[in-house]
Amino acid sequence: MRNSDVARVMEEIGGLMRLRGDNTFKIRAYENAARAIRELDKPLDRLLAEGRLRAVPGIGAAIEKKIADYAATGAVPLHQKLLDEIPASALELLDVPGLGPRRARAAYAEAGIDSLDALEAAALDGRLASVSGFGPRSVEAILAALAQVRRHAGRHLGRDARPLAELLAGWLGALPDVARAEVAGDLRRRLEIVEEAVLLAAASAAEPVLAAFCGHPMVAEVLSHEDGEAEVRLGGGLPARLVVVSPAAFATALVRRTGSAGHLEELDRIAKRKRLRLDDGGLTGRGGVRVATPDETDVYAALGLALVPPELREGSGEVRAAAQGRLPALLERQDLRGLVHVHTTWSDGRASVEDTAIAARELGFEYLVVCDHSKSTSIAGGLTIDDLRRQIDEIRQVDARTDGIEILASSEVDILADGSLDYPDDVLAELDCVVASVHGQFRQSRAEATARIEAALANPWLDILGHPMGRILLARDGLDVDPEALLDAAARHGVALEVNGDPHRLDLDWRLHRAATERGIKLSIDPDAHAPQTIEPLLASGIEIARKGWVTPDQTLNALPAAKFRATLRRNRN
DNA sequence: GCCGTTTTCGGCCCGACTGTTTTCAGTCG
Repeated sequence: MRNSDVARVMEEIGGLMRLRGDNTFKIRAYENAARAIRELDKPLDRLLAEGRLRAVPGIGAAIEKKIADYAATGAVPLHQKLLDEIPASALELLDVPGLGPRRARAAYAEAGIDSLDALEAAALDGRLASVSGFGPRSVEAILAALAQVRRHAGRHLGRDARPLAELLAGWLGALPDVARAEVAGDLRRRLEIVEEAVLLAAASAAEPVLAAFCGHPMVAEVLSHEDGEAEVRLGGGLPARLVVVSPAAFATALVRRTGSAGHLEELDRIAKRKRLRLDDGGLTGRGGVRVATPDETDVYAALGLALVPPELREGSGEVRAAAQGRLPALLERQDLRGLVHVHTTWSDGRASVEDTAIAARELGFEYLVVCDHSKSTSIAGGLTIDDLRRQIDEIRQVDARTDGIEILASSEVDILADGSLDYPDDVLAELDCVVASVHGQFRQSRAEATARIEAALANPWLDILGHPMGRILLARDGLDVDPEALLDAAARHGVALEVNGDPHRLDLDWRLHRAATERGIKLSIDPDAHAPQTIEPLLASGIEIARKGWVTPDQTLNALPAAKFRATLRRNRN
């Protein structure tokens, strides 16, 4: 029993109940349970066996029973019953932006619309417009939203795909015939969105390994299976490709199956100059003489290059840097000294200021910058000015009685539609530091959105622009800001830009990191955590994406020690 | 369905926007 499978069942129960129009609090209970299960760091089997499931917040008697049923039979009766009433494909309707549970249910009940295809057909032939709650405008909006959903189809968050790929690579590596196995491809380059997982294995005979792979329990469907290569679809929909090569060719194949097209072109160019040939069979020199390359380092060395970290292999100057010995010394976890942008129970976080501070200290941070939401982000429990002042008092008290960590009072202040901040300047002045981000009103023209961000950056109290574009990967495009104008304004005003580590955001986009650091802009690598146990994983994904953006410790705001961090803030400059 | 030292009932994140209505429900963040 995998936690993720149980979480999916709970989520589907919630979705199907939405389509049925059940009590929303009941629905939320299932969705909360799904999230709680997903965030668990222990296997459900063990908790169940030890009778400790009920201790998990969000799991009560009813859901405990359902998990026990799943453990015993591999199914949950309520889930089966709901699927008898409503086809699973109807759950797709809930993913269409602008189509909520109510109208999705109406579309299903009144017009038999039970999939994205059926929704599109009904929108085009006029049947959807006659469903209650729909008019010409909303039909048009649904068609546009459908196009967006289709654009995201077949794309997966790196965060979701990587654990599956790593699990398979570990399993492959343990097969008796397999000498080595690694995750390659876009996942190894740490791309935020991938379309498939690529796995590479070294074995003297490919066929038995491929056959075993195709029979793995996670495989739902075999898409192709030919010479040395097989492609399958996993249970969750992610395609996975396995390439099996001889052990001697493993390192060159890993180079070739990891680099982007641009990176490989540059390697090929250098190889040609050196009269070498780089392909899946290995590295060969004049007269077809094989050059031994036990490791990737040897492949790059044969080309006169330093080993290029996988996340940099995008064909954007890294090969030249490797040739000149000028690859950047990329940011690492231990470089971070300050923990910026963590929420507490004052808004939508789950831990108190004190518990968060203790957790931050245990993780080795010198300072914590507490950022709760401001009043306009009411859904997330944004603080009124009075609340904020009370929170500042509490932070001062906790700071005074807690040794070994400094606690700075900050806020994740909402940037309103016109670019003004959600608290007046005299209130911002009471804080130690100000982070500001966009949380709403995304439908602005590029001119409006750019002016909005420029106005926010011009606020003399702003220190860090949080998730600068406001994108949600595979869900929302974010604000249509002119990136050049944003970077110029941040540089002009000396505002740092956040690299938000939430795997759904990873915002600022890594493609803009070098443009930012070249302008002298500091980046703040932030977890945007809402609970202490999520700090490390969120920071890890933030650091990964910053490394992909060539970010080094000296370009990182929160790699500074506390005193220098404070001195860098705008209010403390002269 | 979950939760609880206001504990076995009655709460459960809430305000703004938008399009469909004809005074407001649905959706979003």
